Amino acid sequence: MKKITIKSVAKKVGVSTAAVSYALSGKRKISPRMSEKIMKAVDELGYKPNIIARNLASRKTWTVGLYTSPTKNINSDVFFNSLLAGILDNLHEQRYQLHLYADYLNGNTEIHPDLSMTQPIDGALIMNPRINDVYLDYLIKQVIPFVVIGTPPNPEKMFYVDVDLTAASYKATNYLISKGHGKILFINGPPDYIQSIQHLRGSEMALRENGLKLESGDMIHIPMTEELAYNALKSIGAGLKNYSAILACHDVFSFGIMSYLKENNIHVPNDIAYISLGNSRFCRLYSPAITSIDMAPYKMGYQSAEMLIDVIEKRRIQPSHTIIPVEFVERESV
Amino acid sequence: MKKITIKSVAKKVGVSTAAVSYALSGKRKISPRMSEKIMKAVDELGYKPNIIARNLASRKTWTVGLYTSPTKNINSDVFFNSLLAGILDNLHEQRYQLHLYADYLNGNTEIHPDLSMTQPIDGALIMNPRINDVYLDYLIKQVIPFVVIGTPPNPEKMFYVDVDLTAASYKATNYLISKGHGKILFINGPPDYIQSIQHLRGSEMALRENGLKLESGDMIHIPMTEELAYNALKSIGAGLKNYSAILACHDVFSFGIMSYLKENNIHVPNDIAYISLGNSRFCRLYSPAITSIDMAPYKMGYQSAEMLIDVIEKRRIQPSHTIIPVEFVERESV
DNA sequence: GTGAAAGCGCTAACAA
DNA sequence: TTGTTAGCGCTTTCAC
Repeated sequence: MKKITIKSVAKKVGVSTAAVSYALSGKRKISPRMSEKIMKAVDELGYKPNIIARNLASRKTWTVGLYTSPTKNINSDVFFNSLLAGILDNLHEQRYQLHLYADYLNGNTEIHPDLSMTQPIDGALIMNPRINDVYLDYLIKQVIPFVVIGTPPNPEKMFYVDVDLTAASYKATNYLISKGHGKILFINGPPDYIQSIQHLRGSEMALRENGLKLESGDMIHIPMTEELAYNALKSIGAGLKNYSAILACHDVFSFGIMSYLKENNIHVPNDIAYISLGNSRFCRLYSPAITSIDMAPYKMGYQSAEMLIDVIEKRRIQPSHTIIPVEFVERESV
Repeated sequence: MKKITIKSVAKKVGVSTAAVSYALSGKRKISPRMSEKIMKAVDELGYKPNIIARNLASRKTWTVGLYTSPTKNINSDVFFNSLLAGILDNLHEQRYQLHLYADYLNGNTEIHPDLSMTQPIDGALIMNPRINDVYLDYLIKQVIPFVVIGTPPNPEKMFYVDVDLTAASYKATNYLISKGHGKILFINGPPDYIQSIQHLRGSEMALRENGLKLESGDMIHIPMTEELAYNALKSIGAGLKNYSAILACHDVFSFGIMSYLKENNIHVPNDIAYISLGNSRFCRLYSPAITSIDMAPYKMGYQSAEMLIDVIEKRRIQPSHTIIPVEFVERESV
């Protein structure tokens, strides 16, 4: 059984391969009569174009790469789901496809896939601002258009979309202050993360505007895991009594914090107030009174994909960015 | 600036393109002296092979496609995360890459991507047994190797990996019975899902062995969403008093159920026992006494990828499957 | 151990 | 409006 190529179709109809190609792509006017004959042959033979060959000849893959964090991390990160859903939805609308690249952990060191050996793509979406550097160099050198999800190290030079993290922590802090909380415990990410800095900035601003200030020990910087959030509270121990509210700067901390509070019978909001940046809805199983700020992961995904396709198709060079506003979620019904 | 191809390298060194190709792939013995010279030139020129051209010539893409459910569904499904992590980890070990295809919702109808127009792959992983049919036909016709994640409609003809769903509901039911629960409310998926049938079978078996039987109304079949689980309980209302335990056959139901219980101040395990198939750890924020069965999503992903690569590389024809045993999770620390 | 060259299957520039 | 054909960049057979 011979393979059915564009040639088979051309021969069967008695036209050139070009005619078939054009009939299929519509990139050139074809007489209706011929077009019809070609389509019929395509159907009868069950011809399917070879996408690789098409990619090679046209230098276009209709595929976008998503570079994400180590698999260990996406494992328990619901944020990732929504982000991915947003990306997929937009790409689908624009008739692009998605190729997924993840980093891997070898012991404690991250292994980044060798981009030059991966499937060719028309553009890339980069998820983790901190690890960017590895990919960024490559993408820039290879002149592959890309959009960073989150704020990159040198924002002025790049396309990126981010949620307004500074505003998020500003709002959250203000919210707590307005409820009468003067002493807030901040659980923040590692100090070398750009987002952590943004959170710090937002919170400090709100405090300052209210004549308060961040004392040493009020803001804890820890890696982004539940366990460490749990441990952090544990090591604060009785010192927690000094605080009337907790602000979790990242969703992943929530489960750890909640678990600690529950274990120690510390009630929200009676004993302590709690607010999280990121929609930790499951926390409401502990207390319905929990407020959070929706960090709009779906929108981030959707808009970053949109920006990327725009960059690709319009061949944009001039960096730009989108900052997505954040919103309160007072309480969410099922 | 001219593009650097294999020809550039060959010309620079003064050898044939074949020599460069072989030096890079190692598929043929090359004298060390020449190999060295070639590598040096590759380095100096910064030559990166064009993967599309390579794919075309070798008819191999080192890429696997994952066909998943509509984006709406992955949006809130943590199961998906672990599954994906497992797949990615295995593929990485085997030096394969992942291409992601999702279905889309247009109103209420699912839209499946036209596979013949998507990126070419060496094999496929299919996630949702119910929607399989659409893909299955195509994959079979195109002779693309694939592995189904979950139990397909006609298991004897396919490669698949699944967790032991029957055993899961059997064990869970038995567990409840052993705790003295004679009247159990089962929240199961739609009746036309293969998994739902397996759950039914497992539960019935356990009941029968204990001289009990499933009365009409004891097992509720609903689509896989939180909302509907919530609504289901709501419409049962006071009738819930007739049951001393709830068994959720799928993780997604948990949040809905928990929310209902909390809102109505029904306590676990004092008022009612609860067990879920799928590790709904956040439920423990409502009650630490909640037991669940780990449905091993990571393993499923990992093993399905493993099987697929095996099928691809060994060109297996004879269908086979792997059933992953399930385990209890009595309580999970943070 | 090495080179020449014929593909891989399609696109698109050029010619008619 | 249609056909011819030279690429796209690499792999691999065949000949030396």
